[in-house]
Amino acid sequence: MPPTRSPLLQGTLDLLVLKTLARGPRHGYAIARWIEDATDDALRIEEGSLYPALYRMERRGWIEAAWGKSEIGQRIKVYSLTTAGRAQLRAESAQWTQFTTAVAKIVGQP
Amino acid sequence: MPPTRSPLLQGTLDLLVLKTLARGPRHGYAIARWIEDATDDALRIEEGSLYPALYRMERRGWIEAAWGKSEIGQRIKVYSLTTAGRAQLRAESAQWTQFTTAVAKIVGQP
DNA sequence: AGTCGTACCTTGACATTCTAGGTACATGCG
DNA sequence: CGCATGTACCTAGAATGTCAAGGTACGACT
Repeated sequence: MPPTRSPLLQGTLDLLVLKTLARGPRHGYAIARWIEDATDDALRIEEGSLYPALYRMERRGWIEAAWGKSEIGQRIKVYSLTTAGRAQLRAESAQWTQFTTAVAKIVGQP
Repeated sequence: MPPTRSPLLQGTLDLLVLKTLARGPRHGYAIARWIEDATDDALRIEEGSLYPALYRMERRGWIEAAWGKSEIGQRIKVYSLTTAGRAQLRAESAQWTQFTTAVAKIVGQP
């Protein structure tokens, strides 16, 4: 199955990143890899979408960054969830559920 | 519960409209009303989103329009699904299912 | 030496939605 | 009658977010 194309990801990327970081701090590249792995590549996170998204979320105080080093000595920027980020995650989670439930009322019919 | 704000609708509006028209021809305003009613106002369809969307879909050959009159004599533009539209509906339906399934793998965890 | 993979970043194009306006006419109410 | 409200269509411009395509740097492997 090819990865989901088109604008469906819109507005969901934040939720995916927040949820991923809720499992513990990770650096950008690893976040993308983790999401792709966890969904068997059904979701592909482009770097051109990811990095701007991380900036946005940092600016809004949902996540914070710290420079570090990977095991093999590469410089990495490790993001972690803030308290505001955790609240945001709860809000977006609820919104997502509400939205898909509503769509299902239209789409999930014979 | 307030209607879903934010960019989640992105890419889903077409699917919702197609699915609504699959139940039979309807005019633009009625499509919006029907979606809002069927979802208990969880989904709000703005006219500024709807009409451009209808044009798009007509241009792509998924729907076609015919002028008519409402019961009370108002002029209405009635849209109906074309064969291509039916195919598009199937495709977008499948894509939606695939996408939400993938998101659930990330979000639907403890 | 060259390729691949990790890891970061940016620019510009693109698509889509929303805000906020506008027109026209019918109905109901005071 | 005058006015508000609801139906029904339309549009321009702003805002948002994603993506394609580029770039840098360095380590590991061949």
